[in-house]
Amino acid sequence: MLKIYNTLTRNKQTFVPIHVNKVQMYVCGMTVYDYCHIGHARVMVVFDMISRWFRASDYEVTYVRNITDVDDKIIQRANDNKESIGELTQRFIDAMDEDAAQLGVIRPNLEPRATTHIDAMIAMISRLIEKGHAYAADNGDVFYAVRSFDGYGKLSGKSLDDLRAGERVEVDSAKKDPLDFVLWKAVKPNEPNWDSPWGPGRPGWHIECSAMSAQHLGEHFDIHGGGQDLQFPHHENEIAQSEATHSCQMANYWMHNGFVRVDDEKMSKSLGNFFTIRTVLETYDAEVVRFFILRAHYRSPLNYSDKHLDDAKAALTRLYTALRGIDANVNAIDWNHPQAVRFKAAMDDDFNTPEAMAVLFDLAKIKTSESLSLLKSLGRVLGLLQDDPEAFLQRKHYVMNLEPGHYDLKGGNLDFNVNAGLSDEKINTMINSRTEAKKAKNYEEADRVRQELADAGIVLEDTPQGTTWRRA
RNA sequence: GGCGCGAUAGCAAAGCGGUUAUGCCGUGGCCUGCAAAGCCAUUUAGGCCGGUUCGACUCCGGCUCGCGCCUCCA
Repeated sequence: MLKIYNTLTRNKQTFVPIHVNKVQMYVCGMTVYDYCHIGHARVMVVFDMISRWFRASDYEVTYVRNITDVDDKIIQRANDNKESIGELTQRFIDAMDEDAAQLGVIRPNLEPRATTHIDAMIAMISRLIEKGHAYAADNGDVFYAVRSFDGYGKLSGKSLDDLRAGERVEVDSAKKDPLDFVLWKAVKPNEPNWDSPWGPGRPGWHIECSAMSAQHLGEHFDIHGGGQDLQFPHHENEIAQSEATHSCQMANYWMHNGFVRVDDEKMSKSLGNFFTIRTVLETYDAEVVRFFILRAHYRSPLNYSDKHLDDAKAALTRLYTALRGIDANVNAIDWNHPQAVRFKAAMDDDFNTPEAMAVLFDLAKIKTSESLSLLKSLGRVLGLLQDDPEAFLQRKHYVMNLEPGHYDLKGGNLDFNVNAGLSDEKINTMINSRTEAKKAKNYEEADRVRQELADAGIVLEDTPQGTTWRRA
């Protein structure tokens, strides 16, 4: 029995799908005007893990993750760059796809874009006006009348009377109530626009998710997810739009992943304390980053630092080391195996990946061919451990980067190596010379070679089958 | 001001009213020409104050501290 923490009820609830054995899931994706950062990586990886677990549990999953390809920041950035918003957004969609692929994120079933759903949004806004939930202002903007919807605030636990609209932002005078939010923005100079009954303009942010989720999943669907920061106002507004339009509940379960933090502060664009995925991947293996993300529960805050990634790398290395040199095939999982039972119980408990990972380490310790095969199979459920162990262990995890603040030499357990870029050929040549020295009992020379390689970040391991190596 | 979340060993991070979480790091040992890996052993817990209970890290209350949302943000 799968239980999910539902933000709407603030409780863990047994998951009951609307349609037997099917899951419809809508997740708010990215606004594509820049490279994705680690916070975005967390959303992608977390909901990828969730969709994988549903599939492993024999659900037929329809996973929709939208792309916001028109908004203020996109328009501004495109104007700054003197290019069209289409050129700008396509470039960053491509970058996002690359980042996601590296992180082992399976593509969602559908990735609808706002700009190709303008008609559906206009239709929805029209219905909201007809039903008395929205109004067109004199300036051509259309607003949602927040107080026309009884349930406003039910997701975020806010009360309209307690919200302090305009305390930090100037209130738009065209609004009847300061808390009303925009559904349609009248065109301004140098902005892309579409025709509408209210004149040329473009959609507000929230309406795209209401329109696209209804079009692709229906008016009532199972799960709606996204980052915690979208809970209010974005998701609250989506509910107001969708439920007022359709007169039925929008989503049964609302899921929100926790923030990535830096020095105990939220990682965000506005604070400027973010690390892009591609920057991090210059230093750390993508699977290490995925492992790092899944090592914490998805609702908990996740502190980002090089030290934590080093720790994740060491832990993942242990699992790959266990898988080394054996035929661990990915087989159909025997869900009656005691460790598989534990794993399933953990995942069924609101996707408790830290507990599920503890099972992985226990399997690595048991170290029978059966347990290692199960380790690899369960790893696949999490999108981990599918690489060839030697390939993982010999990959260049580190590159030279001694810029201040980039690497904590005191906290890290691994030092940077200037010569980490030794070629495989060079390494093998040195290993061969050491082997010769060993044969001649010239241990002094053998140890000299070992030390030289160690200084370059290469660890040698003598086994009955010969000498193998890995990168520290 | 309103609303919400959290506080676990050196670091990270879970479950659980009584029985080893797990990983990294540290220490001792086995193994090894020396190592590495692995294995065995081992040191470090549950913010503070009360309450409930035979028994609380786990439930309840208060306090302190940290964080988040109330504005675009994953």
